[in-house]
Amino acid sequence: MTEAKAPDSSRRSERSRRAIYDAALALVGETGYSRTTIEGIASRAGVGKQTIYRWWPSKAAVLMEAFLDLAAQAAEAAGGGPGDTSEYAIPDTGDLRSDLRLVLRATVDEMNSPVYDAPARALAAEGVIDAELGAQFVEKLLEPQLRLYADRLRAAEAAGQVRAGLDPRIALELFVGPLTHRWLLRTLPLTHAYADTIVDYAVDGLAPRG
Amino acid sequence: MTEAKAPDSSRRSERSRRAIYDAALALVGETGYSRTTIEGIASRAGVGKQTIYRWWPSKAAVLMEAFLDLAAQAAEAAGGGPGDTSEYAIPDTGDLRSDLRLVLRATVDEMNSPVYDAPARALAAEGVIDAELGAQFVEKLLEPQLRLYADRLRAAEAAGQVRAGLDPRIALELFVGPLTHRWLLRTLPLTHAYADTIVDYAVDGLAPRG
Amino acid sequence: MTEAKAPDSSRRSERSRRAIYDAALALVGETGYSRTTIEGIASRAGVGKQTIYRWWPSKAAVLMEAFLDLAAQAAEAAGGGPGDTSEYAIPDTGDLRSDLRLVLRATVDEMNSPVYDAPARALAAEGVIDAELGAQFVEKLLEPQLRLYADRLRAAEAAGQVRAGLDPRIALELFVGPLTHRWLLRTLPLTHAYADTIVDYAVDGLAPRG
Amino acid sequence: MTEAKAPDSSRRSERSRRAIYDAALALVGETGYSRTTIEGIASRAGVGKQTIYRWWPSKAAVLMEAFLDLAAQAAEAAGGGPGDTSEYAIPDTGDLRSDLRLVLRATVDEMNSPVYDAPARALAAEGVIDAELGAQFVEKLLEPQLRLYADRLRAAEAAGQVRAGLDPRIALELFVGPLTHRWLLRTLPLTHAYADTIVDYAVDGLAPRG
DNA sequence: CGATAAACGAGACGGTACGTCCCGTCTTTGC
DNA sequence: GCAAAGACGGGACGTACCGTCTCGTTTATCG
Repeated sequence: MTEAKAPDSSRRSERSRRAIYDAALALVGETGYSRTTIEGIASRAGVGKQTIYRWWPSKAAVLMEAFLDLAAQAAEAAGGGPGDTSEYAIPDTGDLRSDLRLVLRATVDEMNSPVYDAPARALAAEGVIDAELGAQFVEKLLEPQLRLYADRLRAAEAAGQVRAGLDPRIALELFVGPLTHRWLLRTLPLTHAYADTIVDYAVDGLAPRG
Repeated sequence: MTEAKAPDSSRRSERSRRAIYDAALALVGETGYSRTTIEGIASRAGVGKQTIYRWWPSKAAVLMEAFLDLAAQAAEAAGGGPGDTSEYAIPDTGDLRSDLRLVLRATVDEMNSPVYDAPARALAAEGVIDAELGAQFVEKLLEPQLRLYADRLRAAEAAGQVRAGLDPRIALELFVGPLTHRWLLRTLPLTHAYADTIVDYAVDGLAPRG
Repeated sequence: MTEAKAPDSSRRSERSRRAIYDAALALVGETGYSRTTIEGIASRAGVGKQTIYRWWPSKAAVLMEAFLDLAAQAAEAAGGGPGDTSEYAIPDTGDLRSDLRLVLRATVDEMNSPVYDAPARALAAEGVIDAELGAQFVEKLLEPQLRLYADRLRAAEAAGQVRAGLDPRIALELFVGPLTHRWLLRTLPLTHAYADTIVDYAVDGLAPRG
Repeated sequence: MTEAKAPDSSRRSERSRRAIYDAALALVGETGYSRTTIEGIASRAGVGKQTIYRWWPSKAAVLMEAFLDLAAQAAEAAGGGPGDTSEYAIPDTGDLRSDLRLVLRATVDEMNSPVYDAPARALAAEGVIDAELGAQFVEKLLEPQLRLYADRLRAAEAAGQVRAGLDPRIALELFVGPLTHRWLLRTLPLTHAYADTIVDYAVDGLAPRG
């Protein structure tokens, strides 16, 4: 038994989708997540409410897709083109410490950028409470990035830059955990210097045993 | 310059306050934060809505106080009595690694306990979006704990268990960052084994340089 | 210059309108006007509150329309059909006294009928305080009736049954004034005998001068 | 078994009573009856709410007493002194028509005076809906006046100015009914000319037959 | 003349209803 | 023939007052 009312996605209006993404991101940025309403998005996008309810199950889902689209667009603009993901791998110059510094500094910059901060924060918060949405957030946004860390750490292990037998899924959290902590909880400022220090402490912790 | 309409807190009904705390925590635990309403709390507590609005500015503020009260009660029950905070200091047996394991395992247990998880998660999420509430969350709930880590790390530095010149406010994030990350984002299970591994990696990273 | 947010009345739900009329009249009859609430009407009508606020500015306005509808329905049932107002003219048998007795007795019966009394009284009272509503009450409910009196009195003047030069807009108040006085203020019982006496005194007062 | 909590009226604060009267009349005049609240009266009078609830059962009762007090004060100022009611009798110059013109013109003036209009209208309206209050309104405010009309009409009957056997309780309504009608329902302006015409028509109606 | 009890101001309390904002569904209409 | 427009039943918001109930503080007899 299939879905009773599965909409025909081939007939979907691209123009409406774009307008909805733009409106959602703008409203979240301007007025905050909780004051952003589906009616508000529809109105700003010049779209009927039903057009939103037809394609997304919730406000959070709209924002999730809008943010993924934003990220994809940014990546396309930065990288070689659509679908090319090789560019995002963490560089491997042989110097683990400086490679990670580069990546963590970039992450800090992103977290400090208002364009990314507002929607990402809203999604993260919503995911903290709504486990299903949280799973999507992790899978679609976080996991791809974490995999890059794991890959780089495995390469480092092979090159003897970190101790053998190390669990890369845990090790990477020494880097992303502290940054995420400061970002979400705003305990202290998120700076390049902070990122560098985290890298220093963590890489030492993962170093081969003498 | 005082508030124009500050209610007289000496006339405040203790019975109502307790009932509101209980109702708020119960509802958040049972139905989740977003489905918890001020009307629902008032109704369950057998209290007029105005009694809530008179003393708290928002649903989040109610839950914050309720949770602080819960934590205070738990502390009082566990410790030697009210106001006695010495009990919460991280032990200093001379073995930093095992001292931290103990604390991080306890933290993992707390994060896995439904009684703490639901309200704490709700507050953390709300604080992620609302900076003012986030500041309160950090100041009243997180900061006291972080200070304990900083103290223990300073003692460790003095004892030569970690490298000299280390910044304790950053170093402690090697421990709490990863745990918080897994707790809030639910990337992978939060276990004692995980806590132990984090301690291992991080303590190595902070070890005196050879 | 049109209203900024005028709802589209062509999309209006006839079913809801009817249900609201019925609920409003029933509640006013059962519990009285001041204990009748918009929430109560909405609930009894199985309707959202907003559906009431969308189409009426106040409780009194709802009741006014409900009562007008009731009167229109009653008229339609009694008379030859919708829009036929000729039936309501005061009869002209040549005997002014008996013609007016007939009408005033019918008015007394109406004022004593619970179905009409409760809402009419509520509207009259509200109109006494709220001038705008009062104007509507007069224009839509009272004025049509007063015109019939004025017409009959003009015919009587032409037939020499009352003195020439008499002001019909004042003369009619000799009849409706006393009845309304007793109805609204409940000074003494409203009976057919009372109506007859009023007609006697008043017709004598308007009689041609000897 | 006596009343459980009858307050001791000998200890009653005269100052509070006066302040409450003033506040009630002022608020009804300024903002209208329905927007006048007991809290508002208490606040404006510098009085606790309980002081009002202790002595009056309802907002309408407060206003009733306040208005009676106002009328008593006005009477005292106008007449020879407190308790002297003889002054209010309708004059008997032997000319019924001109005696009544005098009184009805004075009544018209009162109805057109804002100071009397607002509270009297509010009380009348409330009395239209609340039968108990209406009875008080009639008994304390209206009835004394109506008795004066009845007395004058009886004197007129004795003097052969009106037909014998006339019912004064009905006859007086030919005068007060029309005036009250125009006052409460605002159908047409209330003027001296109107009062004169009513007197003319009505006195003719009551004239001796023959 | 000082004790004492009631009335007083103040206002917190459990409630009800207000009028508004959105929710998610359903219906109509205009392009 | 789709999608914008938006009316609908519903739920919660935050506010205003209701009438009741303490709180200290006058106040004003009586013991």
